[in-house]
Amino acid sequence: MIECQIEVFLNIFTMDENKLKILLLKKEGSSTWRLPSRLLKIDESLEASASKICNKFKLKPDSLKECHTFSAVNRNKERRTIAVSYMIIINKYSLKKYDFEYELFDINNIPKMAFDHGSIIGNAIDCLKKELLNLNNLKIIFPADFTLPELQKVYEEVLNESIDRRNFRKKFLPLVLETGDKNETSTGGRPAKLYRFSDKNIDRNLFNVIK
Amino acid sequence: MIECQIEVFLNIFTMDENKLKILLLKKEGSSTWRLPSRLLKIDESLEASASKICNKFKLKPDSLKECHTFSAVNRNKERRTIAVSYMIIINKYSLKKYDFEYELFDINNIPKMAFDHGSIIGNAIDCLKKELLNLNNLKIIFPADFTLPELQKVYEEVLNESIDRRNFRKKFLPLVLETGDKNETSTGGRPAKLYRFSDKNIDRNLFNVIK
DNA sequence: AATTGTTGTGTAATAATAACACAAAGGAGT
DNA sequence: ACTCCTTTGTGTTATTATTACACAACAATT
Repeated sequence: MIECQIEVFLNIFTMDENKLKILLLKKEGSSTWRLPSRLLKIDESLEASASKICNKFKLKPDSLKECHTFSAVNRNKERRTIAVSYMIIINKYSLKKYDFEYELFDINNIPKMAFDHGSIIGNAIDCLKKELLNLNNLKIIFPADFTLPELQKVYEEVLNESIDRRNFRKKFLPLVLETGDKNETSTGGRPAKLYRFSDKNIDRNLFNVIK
Repeated sequence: MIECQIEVFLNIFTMDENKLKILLLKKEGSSTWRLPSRLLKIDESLEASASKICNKFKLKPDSLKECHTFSAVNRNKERRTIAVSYMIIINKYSLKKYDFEYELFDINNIPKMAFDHGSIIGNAIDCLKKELLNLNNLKIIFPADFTLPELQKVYEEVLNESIDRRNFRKKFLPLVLETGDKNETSTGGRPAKLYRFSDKNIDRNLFNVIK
């Protein structure tokens, strides 16, 4: 029986400008950034607490996933504090105007974080990468009107290697439908065709990854 | 700031008699079984606490893996109790004689469990199956002198499908070395050759599994 | 010696992956 | 209008991996 506080952290990931990004907050006057978080109340579960963070951002708490529980004795000098970290993958356009500031950071370029939030993010990014190889999570990031080069860039970032464009298309073309339109915002070259996912599901891994 | 107790559970998995099994304890006079567990102390981390459970069994706490944190408000009627569940994969012969009783149960035949231990085990079994497809964890279960049919049975249990013996051997023969001996304990037919893993590591998944 | 149960072995058809180069579409600059 | 630059779209072939499949060898039992 111990007296302690339990923090719930939420790592909100999305795709923005062809980069995987995480949503971070900055407290007025602070020089460091922090993850959205909340203290667990006595009458709520961790999942309920994480859902309430989602509510704050008007995000649907479906597809919340637990990442890790952090319990180093000295992670908070003032009182014993255990942290449970969750992640959620969202579409960028789920984010609204809020009465507080936030910013999306490239996961390869995380700013100076408060306390141990940096290592919590590091752990969550590992979770993210595993999740992104699951087609269903990609569908959240790309509900419609994506280009195949955009999709390919996610895989290249997650797998950390470049993929041949023709071979990539060979795998994904059977899973998507052309919308008939082309990308409006120029990428400085031939505009890409827009696609959306078809309902087809696949019965195998798309990429052979060592676990 | 809440007053609560934090339980640490340890799911100890091993292979015994060609079955994946979990180690369970029974309290004197109780009709139900329970997982090895411990209450978190104010001056220890969860990992340290889980390690102490390992110590109780004289098991090396390497390769402890966090499974899930359980926090339903009503999981303990008397006081708010949060549970963090860990798993460890061990070789059966790491288990010694202890001054308490334990029993290994087939993961497909879990007895009546105390409280919500049953659902904690269910979650841990899911973790186990993911871990077992990683060759390094198999090496823990099979440090040496295993037969290929034994190995195949692990995969068949995890993947929940039968595998052609010739195709299975084609994949695994390059990873193992013959010891030169044969299985002594009769399985009622031709005795199997004994193998141990070679140091070779592989740069691909051995089985294509949907994540 | 015959029976039973289990292990060990090869080949051929099919499917997946990897490697590779050039044309087409648009934007920017002249 | 032309040229240059950047990015997208496209097909074939060689290699590798996967699947499907049947029979002989070995030990224990009767």
